Amino acid sequence: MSGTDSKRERILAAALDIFSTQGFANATVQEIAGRAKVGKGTVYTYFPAKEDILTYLLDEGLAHMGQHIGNRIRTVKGSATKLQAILREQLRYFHEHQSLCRLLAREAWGHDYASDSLAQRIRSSYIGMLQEVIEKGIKEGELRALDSETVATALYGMTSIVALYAKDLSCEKALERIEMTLQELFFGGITLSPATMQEA
Amino acid sequence: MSGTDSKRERILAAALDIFSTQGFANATVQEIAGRAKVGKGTVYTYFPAKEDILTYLLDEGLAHMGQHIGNRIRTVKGSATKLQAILREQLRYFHEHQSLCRLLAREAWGHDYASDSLAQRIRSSYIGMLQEVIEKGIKEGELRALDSETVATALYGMTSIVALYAKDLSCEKALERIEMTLQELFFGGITLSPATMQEA
Amino acid sequence: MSGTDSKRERILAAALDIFSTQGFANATVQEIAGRAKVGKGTVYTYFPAKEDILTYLLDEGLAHMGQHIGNRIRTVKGSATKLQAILREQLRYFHEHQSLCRLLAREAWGHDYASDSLAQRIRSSYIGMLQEVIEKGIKEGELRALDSETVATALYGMTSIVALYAKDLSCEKALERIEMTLQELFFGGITLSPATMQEA
Amino acid sequence: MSGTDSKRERILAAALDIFSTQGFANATVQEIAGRAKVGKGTVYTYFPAKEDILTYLLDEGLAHMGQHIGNRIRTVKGSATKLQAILREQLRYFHEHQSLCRLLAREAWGHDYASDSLAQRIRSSYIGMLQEVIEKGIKEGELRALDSETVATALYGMTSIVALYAKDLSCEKALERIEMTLQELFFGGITLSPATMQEA
DNA sequence: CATGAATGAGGCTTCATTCAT
DNA sequence: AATGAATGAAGCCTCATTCAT
Repeated sequence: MSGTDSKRERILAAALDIFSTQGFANATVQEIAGRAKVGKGTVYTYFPAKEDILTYLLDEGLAHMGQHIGNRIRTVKGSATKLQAILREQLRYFHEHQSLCRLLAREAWGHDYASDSLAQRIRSSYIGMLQEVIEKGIKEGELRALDSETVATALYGMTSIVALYAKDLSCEKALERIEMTLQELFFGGITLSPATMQEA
Repeated sequence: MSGTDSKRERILAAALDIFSTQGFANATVQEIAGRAKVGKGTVYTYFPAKEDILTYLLDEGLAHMGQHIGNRIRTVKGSATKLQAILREQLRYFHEHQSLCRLLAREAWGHDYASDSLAQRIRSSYIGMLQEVIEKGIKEGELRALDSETVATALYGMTSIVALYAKDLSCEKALERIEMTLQELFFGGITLSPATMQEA
Repeated sequence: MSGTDSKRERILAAALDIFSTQGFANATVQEIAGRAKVGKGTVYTYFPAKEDILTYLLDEGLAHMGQHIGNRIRTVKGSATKLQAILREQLRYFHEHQSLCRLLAREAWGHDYASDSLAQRIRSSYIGMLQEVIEKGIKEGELRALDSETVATALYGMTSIVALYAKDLSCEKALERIEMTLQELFFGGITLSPATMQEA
Repeated sequence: MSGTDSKRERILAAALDIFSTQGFANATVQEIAGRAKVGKGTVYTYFPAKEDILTYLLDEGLAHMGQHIGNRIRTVKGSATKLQAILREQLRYFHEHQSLCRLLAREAWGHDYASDSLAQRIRSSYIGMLQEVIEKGIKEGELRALDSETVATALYGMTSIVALYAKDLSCEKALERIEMTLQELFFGGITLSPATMQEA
């Protein structure tokens, strides 16, 4: 689990670190190479251009996130329960991968003219999945008949922004509390429903 | 509000346009000056540096948004109703000021090393306000006792991301439908509560 | 005649010097700027790219040479006499513009893939002119009926290579002697004529 | 002439191809190795540096050309006839070795500061030979008493430039016609000598 | 005030060369 | 002997900023 620490991996890790903190445009290849402990030229042995590192990180990150969360919820039955699991896993994932989360937030909106492609891809590849779960839940009568696309986007926005802002409260306790709050909010709403309220 | 519509305003408008579409780092002062129909040197008559235009836009934008929404909800009574108004106004504001919204999303996360300041400022100046309203609502028994900071952040995240992703669905109809969905979700939750639920 | 020593002219002069001695590829923009006494960036105010300086020099040089020689021979009557004048002027021109001559010799053969364009242009714009004069001379019975294109090219090759190799013998005397030799050779041939001469 | 056709020869052939079409400076060792079907490192087993390949090619080429032409004219008697043979063989050689011809044209004029050496070497090793033949011819009364150095250089310039420009007319027919033209021109001159002249 | 020509620091990228295998 | 991964020096070009007009 540590032998694959090849140069390529080191470059990617370094780039992720730097891109996510300083932004793609402010990062220099020199710095990436330095942190990865390789020569500047070596970066170009593995990636044709600086931009390609970013593209790779975003693609890979998105795919990894999708797979990771997908795996975690595969066995969960019931749409509501599944959504619950998704919210939890997504929040955790973003929390554990702050860098990716920051990268997605920062660079999603077109770093190269006409490349809203990333936003598009997030929508299609990830939000699309959420939407399906929600629609299934609605059809099966487990969830309210709200516009699924909007709800899915809202869920994504909620968790990502909260995860980003929660970076200060990085102790585990806080995360659990935050998750509970979001679950309550997302499933039950903020209103104090006169009678009862639904469970987590 | 009188005659200062000239150069300074034009520069700011041009910069907002360009920063929000291409990102701060990819924008050139040349291009800003060009779109503002002023000479490149003139930009420096009004702003000490390129970065200061961004700073000003973010500060101003944040303040304007706060004031705008503040004005709209001042007369609204009741915490829940107030929150409802906030959600509506926020969504509309972001929708009408896509550029600012994109700018906040893009540049919030530290465009210069020490400046998580922006995220901080958003939190303190805007999310703080939301938080207060929510806490008041909880105290007054109108809202559920959830962690107010998390809820406020979630509300902010929800609306901003939805507004950003909704740029395609830019017809008014869509916006109303989206707002309704978010209201339902935020106040009532996604779960199909057996009992009741409130309308927008 | 000295006031037009603008930055642009200085850059061109510097580039011509350097390109012709070191070759285009070995020249650095830094060095050009240095010799032109301008900042490195200034070069790019006047030319979009290093390559464009070369292109401009070659185009301009070719045009200038054509005009210069054209002017000198305009009033000369008779094809043979005209050719004589051309040979003289061309040799002198190359001798006085060694740099351009070297540039033409060095960079004519495709410095950018597929751009035999320069060789083509030399052929069409300059050698073409020679060819016409020769053909006219043949038609009028002043010159022998040889293949005009080959003769024109040979004339061009003769003068340019001799001018290049003659750079050591740069005293005026030598040049006159060289010219005379070429005139004799080109018009009369190397064979000791009246009496005998051999067949091909 | 036996088994050494392998790597070293392949590298030289590849380099000649590439240098002559793209120029020395634009060629990469990578590309040379690729075309020679050897590893990049292997090139350095045979040559200390990229530049040395060029040097070798030029030296070798010059020597080979000298020998080749030398062989062909060894048995020819009479200075004029010998010169005739030289012109023919030189033209043919350049035509068949376009690559070398281009290389000589491109890189002769100082690819490295102190190396007018190549031009010098061409002059001494090759043009020198022509000069001797011419001088002998003059002494023996077969040729006109023109400046032999200039004539030799002119002959060299004539044939090389014509050969280069003739690359389009690469059919054998054309070559013969070109050769004949040059022979007529060089030996008889362009002037229509009132008395006699030879036919095509 | 307004302007844009001038500048040079700084970034991305290429590529000759080395060296461990 | 043969290889190609690794490297960093070096070059082209961009662009924020200045300043003389």
